[in-house]
Amino acid sequence: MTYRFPSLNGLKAFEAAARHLSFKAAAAELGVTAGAVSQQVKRLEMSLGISLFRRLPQGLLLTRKGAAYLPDISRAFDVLTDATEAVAPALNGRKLSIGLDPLVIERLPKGWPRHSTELESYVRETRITDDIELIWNNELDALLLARQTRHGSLSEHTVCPNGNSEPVFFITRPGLAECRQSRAIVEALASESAE
Amino acid sequence: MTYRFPSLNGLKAFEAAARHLSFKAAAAELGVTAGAVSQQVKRLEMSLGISLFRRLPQGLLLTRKGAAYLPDISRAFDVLTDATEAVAPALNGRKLSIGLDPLVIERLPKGWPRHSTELESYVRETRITDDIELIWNNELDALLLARQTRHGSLSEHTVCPNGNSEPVFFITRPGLAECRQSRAIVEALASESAE
DNA sequence: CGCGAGACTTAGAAAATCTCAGTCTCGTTC
DNA sequence: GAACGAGACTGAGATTTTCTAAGTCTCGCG
Repeated sequence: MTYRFPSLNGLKAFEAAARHLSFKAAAAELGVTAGAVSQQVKRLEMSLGISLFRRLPQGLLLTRKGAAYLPDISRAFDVLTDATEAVAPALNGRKLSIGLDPLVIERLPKGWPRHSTELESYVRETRITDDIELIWNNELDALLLARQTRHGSLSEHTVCPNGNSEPVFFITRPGLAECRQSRAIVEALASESAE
Repeated sequence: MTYRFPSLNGLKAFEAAARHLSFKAAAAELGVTAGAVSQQVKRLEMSLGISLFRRLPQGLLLTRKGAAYLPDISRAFDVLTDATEAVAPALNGRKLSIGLDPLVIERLPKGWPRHSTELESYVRETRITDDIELIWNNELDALLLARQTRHGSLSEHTVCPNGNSEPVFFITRPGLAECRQSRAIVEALASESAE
């Protein structure tokens, strides 16, 4: 079950360049320099042992093989993109679901976080629970616990709501620890005054 | 037309690990260490913001999202692999098609290269031509020219058939210059005695 | 004939990835 | 229930890959 694999970067460069028929335009789209695209495509061609482009001074032309290759590559990219979007919608703008330890609720303002208009754009739903498993199962993005807990490699953030000596613990998967949503929530927490 | 993209290395690690349900086994398949696979998968999970595996001391378990992700990733890999194999059959064992400049033929033994059993396993067909375009179009893998010629970034190898002061020029795409097939052909040429 | 556009090349910088060595957890064995 | 083994994790440093920057080349155009 071992795959023969061209490099993804090379394929990305190829796909973009083929669409634009220009390394320069492809480079702009990919956010790199034209030299990088040129190198990537050349590397890809070398690893495949075929020419994908005919380089003309006035631009690029796909060779027959290049033209034959392109549709499949685009399709594979679509599959990858769609699958990724389906399983993990872009974090950008995504709202988190948060579990609230019953013991934490008492230390927070009534109705938190829904009383805050700012947080509304970061929180999709809250649930009363302290079950850390729910994070591993992706059923929950974060958890606010009242006490330090054993957890594998989850990310933990300790916050002391303003004027309250009792800390709470903000738990997420590592990938979510540093996202804008998490930061906003932690900051909001830190500046909350306890009831 | 900008794609949201997880890293291919990460996906490869994920796919292999998911099949084996073991980082160690996946690492063996990929030819790297288990630590590398672990890091790749973790990076992927972080970039997606979800957990793909549940790590248990006795091994791995796919999360629901991981299990949902896997089939699409495998399919995309299949598409990539099949397309690549279709457009550029593995060089391994592939025979080259060679163009022979009419002027070169006179400098070579009659029937070259078919008179050599060794070369037979490297050469698929020969054609009488000196048209360098055929290489760019992938219709020819290599060209034996009688004279140095202007060519873009093609790879050129000068050979003097044994006992003959007239050189011939072996032209290929860069990617083919160093493959076993090309080396064998150049070596055979070098030790040919001219008629 | 000089210019501009776009692709190429090379060297060196920057980033991503890998290895290695050590740690941890949990089952298993005695 | 203490020692052991398997497998995963981590962090530091080495290695490899990729990118940038700057300069070159070719071609078409005025």
